Amino acid sequence: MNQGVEWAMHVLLSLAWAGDERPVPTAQLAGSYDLPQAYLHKQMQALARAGIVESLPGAHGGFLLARPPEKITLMDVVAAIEGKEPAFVCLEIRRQGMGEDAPKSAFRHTCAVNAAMQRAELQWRKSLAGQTIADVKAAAEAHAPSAARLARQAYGRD
Amino acid sequence: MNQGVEWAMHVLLSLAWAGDERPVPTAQLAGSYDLPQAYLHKQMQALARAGIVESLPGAHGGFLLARPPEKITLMDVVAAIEGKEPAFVCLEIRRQGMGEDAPKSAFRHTCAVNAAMQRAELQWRKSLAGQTIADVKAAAEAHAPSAARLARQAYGRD
DNA sequence: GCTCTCGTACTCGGATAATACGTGTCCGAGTAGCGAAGG
DNA sequence: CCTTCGCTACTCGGACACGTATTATCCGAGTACGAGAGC
Repeated sequence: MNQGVEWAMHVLLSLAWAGDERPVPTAQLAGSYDLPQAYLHKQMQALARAGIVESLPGAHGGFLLARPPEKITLMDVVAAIEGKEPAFVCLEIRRQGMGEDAPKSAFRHTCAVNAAMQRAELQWRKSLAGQTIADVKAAAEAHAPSAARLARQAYGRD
Repeated sequence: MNQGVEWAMHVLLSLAWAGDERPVPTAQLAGSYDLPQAYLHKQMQALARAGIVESLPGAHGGFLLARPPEKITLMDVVAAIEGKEPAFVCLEIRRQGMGEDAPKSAFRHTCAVNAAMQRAELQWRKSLAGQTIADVKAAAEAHAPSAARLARQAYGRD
């Protein structure tokens, strides 16, 4: 899994805490987590292309959530960073070899191996799609009530 | 996901069909699916190290299942090829930055981001652990009854 | 004093290198079967 | 004819290159604020 996924999650959490009063630039976000600013910026662009965050160019620009945290699922975030292609891709290797006398009818249905792997991956996707940034935010606040205040302080929201 | 996982699945299926009368060498397995023999051999070694297949060295040697297909879960196979480390690793980036005044008590619990991602990954693992090579074999035979016969023919089991 | 213009600083956007892991290949270690030689 | 020794062929095992994708970085495009000149 790409490192950027974790970064994106935390950044989106920070943006949720920061609110949409004014955008937060990449430099501040990177500073909050001691991340390489340039590379984080690349991930932010991916989130912007996916429509998860909105980018404001120019001075006093930055990023802010494009929609409320309740509408951003973890699946959206993973898809934005990692891409939408399934992790397991079946190259249908069963067709090759086995001699040429293998009847085509044997391959009408989906490869059973692929079906099993896709079944597992679907469970993963369902779990990710069932959790939103708002859920994670609520969980974080439940464990550490000071998190929201600290985040807002870090971005000068006082 | 590593390409080797798909190969391993199909190979294990083939080994299940071939039976444990005598081992199947890598060359035959690779020939069945038009795979690069040397690289497939590398994957077979990983399966052998994981205790999924047994390796018989020397002439007329090869590989055979170390235990019945019912006892081999897809999770075992994925773990053998990809490793047991979770796909999402939390580097605890939340600790950095945020100013030094962040109380340590805020970080006693697991990172909420990590918890959410692990929850999804657990669903994936549970699905994989709930399916065995025997299940996949049965599904393949249901769709293509000739598969078993073709496999046994390919390895000279007549 | 007010307005317009220009300049500067700041931030996003995409194009460009460095690195790590997955992919692919090779040669050495060990074993089983076969053939020949000896009894 | 039977036994034993040695040889050859075959297969696993691990160590060694290659390619691609992730990681990391830089420079250009565009915007907002502020200073200064003109009216």
